[in-house]
Amino acid sequence: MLKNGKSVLLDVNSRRYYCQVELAMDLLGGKWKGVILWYLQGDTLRFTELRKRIVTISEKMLIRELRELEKAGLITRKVYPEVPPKVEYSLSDFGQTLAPLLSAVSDFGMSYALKFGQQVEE
Amino acid sequence: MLKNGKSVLLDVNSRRYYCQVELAMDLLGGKWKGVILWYLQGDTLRFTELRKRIVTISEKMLIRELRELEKAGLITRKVYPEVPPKVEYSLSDFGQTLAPLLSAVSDFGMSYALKFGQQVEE
DNA sequence: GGAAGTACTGATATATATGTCAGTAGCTGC
DNA sequence: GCAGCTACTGACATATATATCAGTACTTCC
Repeated sequence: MLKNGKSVLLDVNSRRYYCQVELAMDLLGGKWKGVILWYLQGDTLRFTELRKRIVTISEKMLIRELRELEKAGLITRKVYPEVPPKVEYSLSDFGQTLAPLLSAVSDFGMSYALKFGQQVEE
Repeated sequence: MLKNGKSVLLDVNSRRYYCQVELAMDLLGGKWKGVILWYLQGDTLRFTELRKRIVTISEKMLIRELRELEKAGLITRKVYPEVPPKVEYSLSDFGQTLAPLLSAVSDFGMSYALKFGQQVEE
């Protein structure tokens, strides 16, 4: 809410949000988007490389999430005209501005795990 | 992945995560948790006050999310033995450590809206 | 005695997210 | 000519998240 008691509305891609946090969580939420962005930080990765790093994701979901992140302007997809196919994913310039967010998320996850969880190596 | 090629597993509340970002997003994800935490930053709010601020949330969801955030140790619930009931919600000490995360999320949402959206006042 | 206020609960419905499985194109190497 | 590689696609099933609606307890105030 603003000082005058009115609410700020954000219209983005035909969706309406009442708060910038709502918008951000809609873009980054879900089970995998954060993880994908995290692995793409500072790295350019091929589809298969991403799949190997994100152990438990299904190919189906990985593709879908990559498409959505691309549509949102956060990542870039580069196709090489080769056989077998080669496609590289990386953060877009705008996606790079996620750096502080991603490291805050990572820090939080880590300190939560240290506080409440057990850590196991396999 | 660690340097030795092994993956770090996190066991938290009987759930297994392969990455701290995955854990964090599981705790904070969904449509409302981020917004709730955002409004509780620096404020202690009653149930009804929260509901008024988060215009479009249903009571059902607000209660459920508050319960989960409490269970996760991120917020504190204080009940006053009065009639009509009075219950106050605020960030726990640990929840306060979300400050940098929340402001990064808010900043990102704002800059995304400025870049791709229209802003409307109602 | 009846309405109003607060913080809920529960049943049920719907929507969205995620998973599983099978299959494909085009080239390479055997 | 057949398997293998890569980055996918589509049909379908299931799980989870979210919404809608009705109702409740206890007190105060009129």
